[in-house]
Amino acid sequence: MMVESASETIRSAPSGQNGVGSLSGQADGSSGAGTAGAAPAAGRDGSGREAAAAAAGADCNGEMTSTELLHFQQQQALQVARQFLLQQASSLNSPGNNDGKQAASAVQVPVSVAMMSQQMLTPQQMQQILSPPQLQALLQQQQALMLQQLQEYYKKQQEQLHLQLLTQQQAGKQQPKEALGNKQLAFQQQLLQMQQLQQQHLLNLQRQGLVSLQPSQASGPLQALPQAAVCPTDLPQLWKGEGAPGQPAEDSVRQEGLDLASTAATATSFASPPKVSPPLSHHPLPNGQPTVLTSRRDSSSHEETPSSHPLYGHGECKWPGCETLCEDLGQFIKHLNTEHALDDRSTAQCRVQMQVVQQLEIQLAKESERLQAMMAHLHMRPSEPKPFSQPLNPAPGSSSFSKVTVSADPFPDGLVHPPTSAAAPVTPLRPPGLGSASLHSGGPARRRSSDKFCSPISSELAQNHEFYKNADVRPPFTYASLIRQAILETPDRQLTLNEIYNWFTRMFAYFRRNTATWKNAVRHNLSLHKCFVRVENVKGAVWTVDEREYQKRRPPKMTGSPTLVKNMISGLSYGALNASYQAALAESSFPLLSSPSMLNPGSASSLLPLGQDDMGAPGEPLPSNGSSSPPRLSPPQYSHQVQVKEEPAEAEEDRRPGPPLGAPNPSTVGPPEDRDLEEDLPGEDMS
DNA sequence: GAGGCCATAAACATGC
DNA sequence: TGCATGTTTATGGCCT
Repeated sequence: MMVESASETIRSAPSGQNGVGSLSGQADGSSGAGTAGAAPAAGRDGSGREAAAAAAGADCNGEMTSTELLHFQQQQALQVARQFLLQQASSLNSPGNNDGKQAASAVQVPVSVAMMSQQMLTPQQMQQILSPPQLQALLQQQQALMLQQLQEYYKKQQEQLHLQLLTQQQAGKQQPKEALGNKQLAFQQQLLQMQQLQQQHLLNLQRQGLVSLQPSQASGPLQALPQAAVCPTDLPQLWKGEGAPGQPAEDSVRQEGLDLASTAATATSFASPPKVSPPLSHHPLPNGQPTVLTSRRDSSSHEETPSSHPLYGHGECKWPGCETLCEDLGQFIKHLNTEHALDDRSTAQCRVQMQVVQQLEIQLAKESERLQAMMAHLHMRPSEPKPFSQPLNPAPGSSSFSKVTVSADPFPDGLVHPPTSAAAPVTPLRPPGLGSASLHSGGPARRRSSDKFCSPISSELAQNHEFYKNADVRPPFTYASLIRQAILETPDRQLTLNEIYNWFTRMFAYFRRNTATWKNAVRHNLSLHKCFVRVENVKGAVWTVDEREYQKRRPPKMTGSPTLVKNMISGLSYGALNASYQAALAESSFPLLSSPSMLNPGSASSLLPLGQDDMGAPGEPLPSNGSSSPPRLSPPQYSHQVQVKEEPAEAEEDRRPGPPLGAPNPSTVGPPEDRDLEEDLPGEDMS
């Protein structure tokens, strides 16, 4: 048989080597599709046979790459597994065997013997032949041996690398440090790749049904692991023990590898709870957290930070779904070690968290891409230094926004660092000035300041419509502003309560939950504010906006004081308004602020319409947003909003402009966009 | 500290 | 009766 020759090569090569490779059973589905004699395609990039052969040869001179090694290991493992199963199959044919005996022999099968045999079975055949306990035992055996061998390989690689480093250093440091760092990075990447492949192989076993684990659970987070785990800032820590030969770095590396392996190992044992494989016993971490992310952190510092822990905050355990109260860090550590030790449950939770992180990363990538497109469309320079994220940390003086800006670090645990380059700003996840307090916050999230002075609701909605629509974040506007916006977006400036509800839920993902709360608030606002007028209409009671009252309820307080101006700027920035918008505002609004007609409360009130058709809207005479500089709309439009209570005005519809120019999403942003751009700033925000 | 604005909660009334 | 709608009151937080 063709495979035999290759198998011979494979068999003979590794056994005498450093013990690497033999039991990492590659049971990939693709390879499983082949017959017993077909060499499995080990790994992703290359023929398993060739890789194994190459690895076998390369390993002799210490030049084997991690990928090759993995291929080789997988090849070996599959051989062993097949051979073992062949033996099992033959023993099954003998009449005296029973299951218990098979299981016992499965556990007892010597790897060395198995390695010397030919592989003849596919994983499917294995599954058919063996009972679950046998498979479990086989897997555990494979994993245990694999872990040991991997550990040795890590050690060897580490020693080699250190030797190289020392050699290079002694050579007069001819190579710049960057080169060393690159080597380290490369090696780290190799290790991670190995871990990934290792996980992949284990998961492939799972995927084939050898053990019970959802493929979706298995594949997603683990594939993302290296990306998530490789934090450039963390890499040096892995190697900072360079002077002390290998110990910290090696430990770190080994821990990582073992962590991953142990994670997979325990994950594979979900179906039955056998004891974990021996290598896990010397897991140095206090809490046994299975993630690479945390384990590296822990291993680098080796002790919990005396004052904080990423899983500890506000006196409670931040482990997902735990929230156990801990008085101090010590108690928390105890709790962590007892309740969240390395076990199946913690591993599963960790996997879920991995998946969460991965989803967030995917979402971040998408949103970043969208932002780039938006910025490109708006002729903004993508490379300019994050116009949104910076304002998230307002100046200490901007007290008005200190509450809502909150932390600018969306990843307080520091475990996952999304790209923060200009190509991928983090702001799309929290655009319109939504601090973390606003995110998923059930409590009050007062956005009065931004609503009042800064952000024109319509323009911001236009800019961030998609975000609000999809992200479960509280819009930075008051209920009154939102209700008004909803009403003004309609052709006839009137909405039923239910339609207002629908607008809220349609426009904001946030309002798709806690409906009782916000609906009550909507009704409360409708009733409370005189600016909302209930009108009995043909289709029942509808609500309209009395712009005059709406403007009246905001007494002009803008005195042009530096504080207010500063707040306004902060709010605009904070409101995720882009640089161009801020610039436009600086051009348009500041002159207004300095304008006596705007700064004087009395004169400001004079701008308000008096309820007559010929009266302009409050902000109408004023240029609002310099950037958009919308075409001036005729004043009667505003007065009509008040009159609409009596007659819904067909003429209004006729005059209604088309899709707003500045609205990225004309389908959802209503026609009054342009007008609101005018009226919001001078009226709502600056009155 | 007072007053205003706002969010939230709740009680109550009314109509379908 | 249950629900939707509408009104009113109370409370607390935040800001000026």
